[in-house]
Amino acid sequence: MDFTLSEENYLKAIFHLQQQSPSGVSTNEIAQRMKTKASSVTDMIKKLDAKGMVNYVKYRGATLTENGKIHALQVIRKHRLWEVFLVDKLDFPWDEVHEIAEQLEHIQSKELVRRLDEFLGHPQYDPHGDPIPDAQGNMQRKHQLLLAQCDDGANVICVGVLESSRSFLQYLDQKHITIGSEIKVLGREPFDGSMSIELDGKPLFVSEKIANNLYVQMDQSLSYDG
Amino acid sequence: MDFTLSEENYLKAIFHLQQQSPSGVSTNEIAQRMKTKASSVTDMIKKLDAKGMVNYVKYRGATLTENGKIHALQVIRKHRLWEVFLVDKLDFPWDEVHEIAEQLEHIQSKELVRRLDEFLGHPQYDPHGDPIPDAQGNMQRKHQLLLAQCDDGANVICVGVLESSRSFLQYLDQKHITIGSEIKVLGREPFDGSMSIELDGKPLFVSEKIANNLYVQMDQSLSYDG
DNA sequence: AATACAATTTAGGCTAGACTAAAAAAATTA
DNA sequence: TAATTTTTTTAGTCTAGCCTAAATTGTATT
Repeated sequence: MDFTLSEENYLKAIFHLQQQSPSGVSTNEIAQRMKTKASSVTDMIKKLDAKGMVNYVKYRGATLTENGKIHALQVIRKHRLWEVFLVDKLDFPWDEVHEIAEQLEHIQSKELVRRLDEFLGHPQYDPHGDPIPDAQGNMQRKHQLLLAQCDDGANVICVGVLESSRSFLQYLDQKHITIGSEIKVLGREPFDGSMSIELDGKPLFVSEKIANNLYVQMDQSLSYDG
Repeated sequence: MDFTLSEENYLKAIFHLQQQSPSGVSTNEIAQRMKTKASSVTDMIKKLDAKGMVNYVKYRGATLTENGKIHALQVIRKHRLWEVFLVDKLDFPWDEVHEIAEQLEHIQSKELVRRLDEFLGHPQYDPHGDPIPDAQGNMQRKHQLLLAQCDDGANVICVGVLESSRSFLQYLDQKHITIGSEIKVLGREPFDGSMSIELDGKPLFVSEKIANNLYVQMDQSLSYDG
């Protein structure tokens, strides 16, 4: 079964939207994400339904079939592997790789993906901390804990970003917040939700919006005695 | 100026055909190479003419303009750089990289090409011995000397292939003829043009067709005293 | 339950890039 | 040069993927 570039982009979009609305993704949601019109989406989900990639019920939106999910995950796998390549091997800044990976993810060659994965040392996460599905389409659960949800005094490690817009990533670069940074929550301002933290030993203030877009993990080395 | 995948493929085809017919490439020649019909070609060269990429005269075929040539060379540059990547970094066999490079050559990002070139160590030749144009579109002349044209007794080094069809490349692999192989011409059979050679010290017979598809260079280490 | 509003689908068009068949021009042959 | 063949162009179709406008269905409100 072959897919056009457009079909693959729809599958990917539906996959991502499905995370939030597992009961069915609406035409409008897809249209908004793909920057197309609802009528175009209707056409395409009919086509994907005919190909057995989604289940489509008129006026009720679409859900991926098992095959649809597998294919979407393969595209996501390629996207994230290429991002690792661009950052680790070509030294691209992490805020510049998304657009290029959007193109590279459509290159068709199973063997290429296999060898690329091997060349990169079978990475588990992309440069933004998102998990990379394996060749069978198994993907670890995304990180769940946001910095904003941490208790005061918590010691955590930055493991990923929620939004990966260019401006957010550039902000993080500027403040030297990277994946792997050690963060200690010092306290927060009730009025605006901004947090006072210690970043790799140095004090820093971050807005609530920032804290809501940073995934963190409890720091194992400090969580038991501190 | 942006180009579609199809436009880039036409530019590339015209560039290659122009090497043989510099006075103008005919509609039929292009159609044959692109595996389309002549009428489709007429449509496209009109479009490329309007974009200033070719000069088109009705019934007289097309020639690339300076801009057209520059763009074609950039696509060829990308194709050959990706082939180097696939063979040198991902260990692909040289007969498997063409189809994948046909896809990768259309990825759009100047910066990606710059970094890829650097990552590969600014290679001058692709895995088949074809020269890689530089960022300005300058390309060395293709190798000119074919094994079939060598005098008896000549000591040469294999530097490239003319045709790079899969079956030819696999034949070379099987006989352990690689780029860099040392070849001494022992003699030839007048009847069928087949040649008797010494390959890295071992004797071998090759047909005229093989000898007509192998580019060689005089072996400098042996050409002055031998 | 009736009405109003929002979401979705249908109908019909558009463009790129292919195609076929027919017409026109160029090249070849007699 | 005239006739024939080949090449090229034109005219008209087709499909994918998008669009707008109108019609339909679902949802929310009274």
